[in-house]
Amino acid sequence: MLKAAAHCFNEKGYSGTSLKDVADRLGLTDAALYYYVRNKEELVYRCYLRAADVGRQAMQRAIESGDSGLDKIRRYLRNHVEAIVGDEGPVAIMSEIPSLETAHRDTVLSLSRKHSAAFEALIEEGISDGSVAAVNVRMAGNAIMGSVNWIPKWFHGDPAVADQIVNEFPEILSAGLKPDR
Amino acid sequence: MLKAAAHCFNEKGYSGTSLKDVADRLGLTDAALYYYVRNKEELVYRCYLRAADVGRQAMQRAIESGDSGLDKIRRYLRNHVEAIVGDEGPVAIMSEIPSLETAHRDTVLSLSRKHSAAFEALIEEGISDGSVAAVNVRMAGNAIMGSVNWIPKWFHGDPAVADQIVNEFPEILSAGLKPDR
DNA sequence: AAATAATTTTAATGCAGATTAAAATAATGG
DNA sequence: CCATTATTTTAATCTGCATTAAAATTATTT
Repeated sequence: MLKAAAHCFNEKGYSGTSLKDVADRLGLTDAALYYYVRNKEELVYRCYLRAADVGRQAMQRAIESGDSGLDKIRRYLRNHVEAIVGDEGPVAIMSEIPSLETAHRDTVLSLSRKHSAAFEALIEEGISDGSVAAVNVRMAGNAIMGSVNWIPKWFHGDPAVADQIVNEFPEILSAGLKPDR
Repeated sequence: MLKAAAHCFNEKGYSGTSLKDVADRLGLTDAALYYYVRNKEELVYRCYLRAADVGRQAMQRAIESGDSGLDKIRRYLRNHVEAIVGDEGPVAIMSEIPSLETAHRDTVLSLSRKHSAAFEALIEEGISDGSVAAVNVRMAGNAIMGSVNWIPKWFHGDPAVADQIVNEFPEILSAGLKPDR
């Protein structure tokens, strides 16, 4: 259900998708969705929670298996885009956090900030160990994460394109961080 | 009006913003907006047209003034982000093209593809003149443009941050394109 | 200052879509 | 099989907002 919803939300936005849109993708009636979620807002909320978790897992595995900061960054990027364009996808773009009700918004914002912080920490680790140039950490983080976040806007499931994304993105996005230029 | 609308759309999405939201920002009544646009859809449409034009201008000036492919890419990026975070902003994120009515959608999609093609042409020019590495042009283009498109999601008008974006983004985003690594 | 045009508001109208309650169907366990 | 629980549907209701028409206001022109 969360994948069906993510697909719709990514395409037409939160308010732009009706529960019927989501239900249709599942071969159900809109009213049936209320068996699983209290309301529409909770549906987006859970999509966002899943999106955050997908990112968190990608990050965690990278931290566990990588060596240098740059290597961890590359691994994280590969893990994350792999999830986004692979079987885990579609993953919801967290583009309408302001539309969430307060408690949910706070939770999602907290997870989102935690993820950004973790990514920035990798950049800093890279700067410390010499694998990354002395960039503006915050800006580099925003630049790279923006690129990842935007993928669902133009990726529509073509497996050949998915391969290119997985193979090219980590390198393209991390290349700008390399020192010695 | 288009700036007020862009602000709202970027924050809450197309369907998520009511005409009253936009009107409030202008100190007007929602009904007053109908003096300027036929309906809400035309409002987004014109926001998207403006967004496309801002990008087009940034591109055009870069092509006219730059020398190598990489130089033109850098100039374009600077021009565009400068517009997005500067007085031209906020510029609407073209994230809900599917919600436009057919004719408008076709127009916007055409402009959008033209812009992507122009950017990819710069990359190819750079590869030809040796200023850019032999990257996957399509993927590099998507990666970089995604990063730019995402800016309005996290930039909220702080002038200090605007400066950082203008000064750092062009370099961060184009650094990955440099040859010889 | 009258006359005309430009803009905005007030006050409906109408509908799409979220939500709900009750009924119907399907699945599961004893 | 029966009983119970899980899932889905049907059929209303309710509401927020887009949209409209007419009236009111403001600006411009002559």
